[in-house]
Amino acid sequence: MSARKTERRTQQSAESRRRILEAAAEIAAERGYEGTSIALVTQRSGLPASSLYWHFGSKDELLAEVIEHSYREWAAKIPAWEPPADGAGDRRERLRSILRQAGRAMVDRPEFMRLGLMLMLERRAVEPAARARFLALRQEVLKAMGEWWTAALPPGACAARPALPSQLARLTMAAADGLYAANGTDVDPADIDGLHELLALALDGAAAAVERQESGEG
Amino acid sequence: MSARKTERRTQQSAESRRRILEAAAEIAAERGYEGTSIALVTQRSGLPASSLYWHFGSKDELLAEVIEHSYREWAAKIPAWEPPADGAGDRRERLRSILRQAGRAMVDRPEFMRLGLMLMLERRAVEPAARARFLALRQEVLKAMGEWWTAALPPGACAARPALPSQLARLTMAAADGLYAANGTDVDPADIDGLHELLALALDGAAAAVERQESGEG
DNA sequence: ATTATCTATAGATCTATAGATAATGC
DNA sequence: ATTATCTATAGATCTATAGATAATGC
Repeated sequence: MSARKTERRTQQSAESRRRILEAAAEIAAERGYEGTSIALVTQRSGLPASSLYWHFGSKDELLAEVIEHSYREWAAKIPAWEPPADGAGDRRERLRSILRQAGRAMVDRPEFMRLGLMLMLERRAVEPAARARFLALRQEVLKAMGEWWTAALPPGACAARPALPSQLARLTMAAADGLYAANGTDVDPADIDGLHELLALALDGAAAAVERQESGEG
Repeated sequence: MSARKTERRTQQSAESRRRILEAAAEIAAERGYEGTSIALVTQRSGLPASSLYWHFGSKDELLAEVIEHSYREWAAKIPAWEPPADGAGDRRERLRSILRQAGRAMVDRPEFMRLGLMLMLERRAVEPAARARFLALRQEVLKAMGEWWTAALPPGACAARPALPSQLARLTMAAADGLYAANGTDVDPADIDGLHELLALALDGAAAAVERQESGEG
């Protein structure tokens, strides 16, 4: 009984924390870092400002947690950028397949991306914690994508041009970011899948062209 | 003498306007829409808030003018997305050449892009004028890029797949946006040129792959 | 009379905290 | 004693404007 009550209170506290995070995430995606006022978060979460400060200490730390929490939720449900098992079918077909999957994950439009990209574009003299957190997470993703490209490319191409996997990873991510930003403004959401298909074709074409260059020269 | 004084006063006024625009552009690129406070603009421009309101009427209108003015300055000095003259060399070589140029223009990092992309990512219930202005300018650019792709692709490919030029334009722009955002954070500015080269290779590869598909099916 | 700037401030909103209160642990 | 919430507010900062002043036009 005491244990159950403790549990209930712990749950209650965790639930409050979650509600604040969720409200803040929504508002930040709509209005950006500075536009996310404490007053708006208290209104949408139903909890007073003092609870917010009790749980998170500051607005900056709250938004850093928004990024982290939203990223972890998203990362848990997408296919990892794991190097494909050797010999499991045609390389180019596997490449397009995983790029298509990655594209689909982007179409989920995780809300941390919206705030994260806005912060990434900023150039403040003192960097908000939320921005640093977002950039650190991107580094993780870029690293995984780079390793994936290293495994996906034929060994010759990488030996001749060691920077290639990292370049392809950065280009993949840049295009995905750009499509995310354009989704719903320049670009009809219904067209996003097709554009990711085209992106897969493009990256595959770039990899093939570099391979041809290298084998031609080597 | 009277004419000269008038001219001087007119110049003085235009100069004040320009100083406010420039200060606001700098601050907006650093801190975003909401982070651009009137107080910061008056400090950096040296002109009082009332001058700012006299010239621009509101903060929103000021930032819309920042976008417009900065875009016009940038657009004036980059190569236009004009359809290439027929028969002027190898199609793929021309394609890479113009993409390289476009990439170089992006490397100039026009500051309106920074604020514009931040605003594009926002999802406010009431859209700021600055955002609408930015999206309208992008439409112009996208249209020009689409026409350019229509001219650059062989007629057969477009006939078989009419959406292709527009898709390639959107993908080109998305990748350029993503590289702009990554420049200086994930991506060393020294590497940006190489990534634009790789992007040109990729887009060319995608166009070629679609051509092969269409001619194979048609 | 018109244009552009100045000083000063209204009134709203911002982040953050103080201190009381309630629920549970020991 | 600890954890989490409540109400209330301090003090800074925000956008915008009122009304005086200066420079020039007519």
